[in-house]
Amino acid sequence: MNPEFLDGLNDPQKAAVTIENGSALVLAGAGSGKTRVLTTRIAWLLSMGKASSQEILAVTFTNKAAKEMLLRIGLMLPYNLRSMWIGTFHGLCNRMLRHHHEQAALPESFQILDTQDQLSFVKRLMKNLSVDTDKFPPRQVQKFINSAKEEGLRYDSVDDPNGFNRPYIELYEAYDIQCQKEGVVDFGELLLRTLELLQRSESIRKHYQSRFKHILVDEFQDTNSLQYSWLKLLSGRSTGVLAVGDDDQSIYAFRGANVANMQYFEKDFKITKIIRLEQNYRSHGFILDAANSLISRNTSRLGKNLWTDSGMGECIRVFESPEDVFEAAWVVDEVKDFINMETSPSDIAILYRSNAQSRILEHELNKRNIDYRVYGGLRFYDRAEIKHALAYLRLLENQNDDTAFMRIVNFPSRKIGNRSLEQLQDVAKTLDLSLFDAIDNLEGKVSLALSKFKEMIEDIRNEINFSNLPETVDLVIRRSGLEEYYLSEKNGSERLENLKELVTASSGFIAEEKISSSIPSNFGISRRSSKNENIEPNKPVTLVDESEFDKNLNLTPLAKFLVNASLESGESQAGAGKAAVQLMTIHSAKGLEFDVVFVTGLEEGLFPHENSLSEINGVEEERRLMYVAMTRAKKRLFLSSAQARRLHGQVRYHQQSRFLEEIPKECLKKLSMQHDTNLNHASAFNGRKLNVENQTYGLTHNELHSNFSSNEKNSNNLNALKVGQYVRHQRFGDGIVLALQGTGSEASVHIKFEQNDVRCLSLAIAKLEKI
DNA sequence: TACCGAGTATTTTTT
DNA sequence: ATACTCGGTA
Repeated sequence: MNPEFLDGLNDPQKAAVTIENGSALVLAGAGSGKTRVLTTRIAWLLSMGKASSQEILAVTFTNKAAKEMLLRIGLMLPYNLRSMWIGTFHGLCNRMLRHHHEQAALPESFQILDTQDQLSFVKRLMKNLSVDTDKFPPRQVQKFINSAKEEGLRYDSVDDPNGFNRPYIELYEAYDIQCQKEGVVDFGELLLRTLELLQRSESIRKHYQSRFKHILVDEFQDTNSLQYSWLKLLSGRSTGVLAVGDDDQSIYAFRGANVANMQYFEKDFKITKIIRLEQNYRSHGFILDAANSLISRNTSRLGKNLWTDSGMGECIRVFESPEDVFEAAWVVDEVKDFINMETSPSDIAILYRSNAQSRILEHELNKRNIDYRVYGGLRFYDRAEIKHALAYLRLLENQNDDTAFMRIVNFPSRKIGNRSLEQLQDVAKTLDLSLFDAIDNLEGKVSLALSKFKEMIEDIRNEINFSNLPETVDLVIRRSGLEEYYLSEKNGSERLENLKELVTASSGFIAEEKISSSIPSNFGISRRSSKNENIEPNKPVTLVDESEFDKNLNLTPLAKFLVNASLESGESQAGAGKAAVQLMTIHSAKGLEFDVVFVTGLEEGLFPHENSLSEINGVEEERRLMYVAMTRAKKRLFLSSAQARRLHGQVRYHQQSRFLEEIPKECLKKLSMQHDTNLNHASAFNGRKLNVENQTYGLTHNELHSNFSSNEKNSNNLNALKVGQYVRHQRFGDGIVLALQGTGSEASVHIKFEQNDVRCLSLAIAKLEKI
């Protein structure tokens, strides 16, 4: 008897859901029902009695994906799913390490360094060791450490054939020692430490291997070598691993993701037949054709071709704007049209390559009173004031946390300057103490301000003995001086609001904890936990019912809250739930779908990003990113670019992205600004009539605007020139315009000539001919 | 010794 | 635009 949720699945989907034994690799194209396959398989396993909820491990990359999975399984089955191990790689490793913290040589309440913390950690370490930060930029060191960990390498196993890495390796060693002293771990350490734990302890390994009968991996193409080894180690003889992925959507190579894992998986897990999901249920024909055609330019692919039976739909609209502000105006104008035509704002997404691009779009949306929601960017827990408050809390929880100490020792200002802190660091280093503990060993008057600080922290610690978590958070905000500080700051009110929000978040956290730990662990149909309990009667590791998992930890609510804050860096932002236009980077759009999608900033240098041009296979990864962007769209897709864009406070000029060339013309409909303005978009440009031929570039913002309203200025040949225009120079030959700058007699133009050199020529002098 | 202002470098994407 | 460093001043 197959449960009804198999109905409506196509054949390959059904095959993936009902694999009986062994492992499988599912090559799931964009929009081919990947999540549905994963969740239906879990529901199928449970309801058919093939596995109990405790025998299933499902791993994703983002908290969002994990939550989505839980939600969808919850819709199919009325069980308590909390006991199931569904989570991110980092979340699950965190869970294991807490559980086996002794064997992993970690304090029970170890805290997690995020990327920012890690960088300041590295800086502090290097200063302590007097390493020249000009020769070895902290960022490089951080990257070195992280990539080593991503490959599963400790400092003593990093390859160093020519001795070039020696200083980095030494720093890596010192870094790990210091982390251990302070009782903190970074993201990579979570995974590496868990892997080593599994490698080292046969009993723990065997325990998990026999426990997890089914492992399901989402976005398998994004796994790095460390995660792959972890999966291999976790799966025992009788474990079936279902890996679902799409090599065309591999967009995280920059952080160590290794698509080759798909090939390794085929071999290591003895996959006889790859299941291909090629029917796309998401996008209309034009969108799919365009995406297929684009991605076919990539050389290394496992190969598949998506098809749909939902009709061709509308052409993709392409809009080239002279300036970023007009691009934004055009996008928002179109958005407004859709909203007027009763498209829900939440079905509309505006995507961009990098977070910095969101600002201008937000501005325009604000101006036109359209609700929107920005994902990513500065997350709640990344805000400075929140990090400050959390640092106080972290120091209270663990006084060895030097990162937290340094962050707040003089914030708000307590007249503790660099000199005092250097002395403190010296003492701490000599006596091998944490900074906090070293305060008592300081001599002379320098120690006064520091002693007072220490006293304050200890006072707070005494006080919070009698308060619950929200009270603690509130108390810290007041007693630390943060409240006072932000009250007196000009822009402090918003920050104060955020701090209040943190108190609210903490009480929400407590409430959630209470609810989930009060649910009895009863899984109805196929509970088979008794079987597990006998696996290793003589071994110290015993299976703990997951609903009891948290109870078995001695973590204070504060410690739990802090872990939660660093692991889920504030996915839930204010304004959720409301119908709002969705703004996000393409990376964070992966896995999502929308009726209407705008991909903005399609410019060479921006997308593909200039940094990618010098990386091996960089452009291919960018192309996959474009593929991901395009395949988010169900019904309508819009692509836009701007010739001039303000970036890092400067105006930069770009040509259109090569990706636009790589889409078949038949799928596209190109719009020009003039065309649009004259039709129905005049409003976006404040009623100004724009004539594309008369535009001038390279002017300052204000000049540009004044020129738009009155186009009589600039009668020189700057008028006729445009970025990307081919020109001929008597002496230098043919070239292409890269940028224009200045006005009047000051006007100059950057041209790249055929001999490959770029020259800056004065327009008043140089005779240029358009070709 | 601390603070303030000027000058300089910096930015892809995320757990 | 923003974060961070450096040097001069209080």
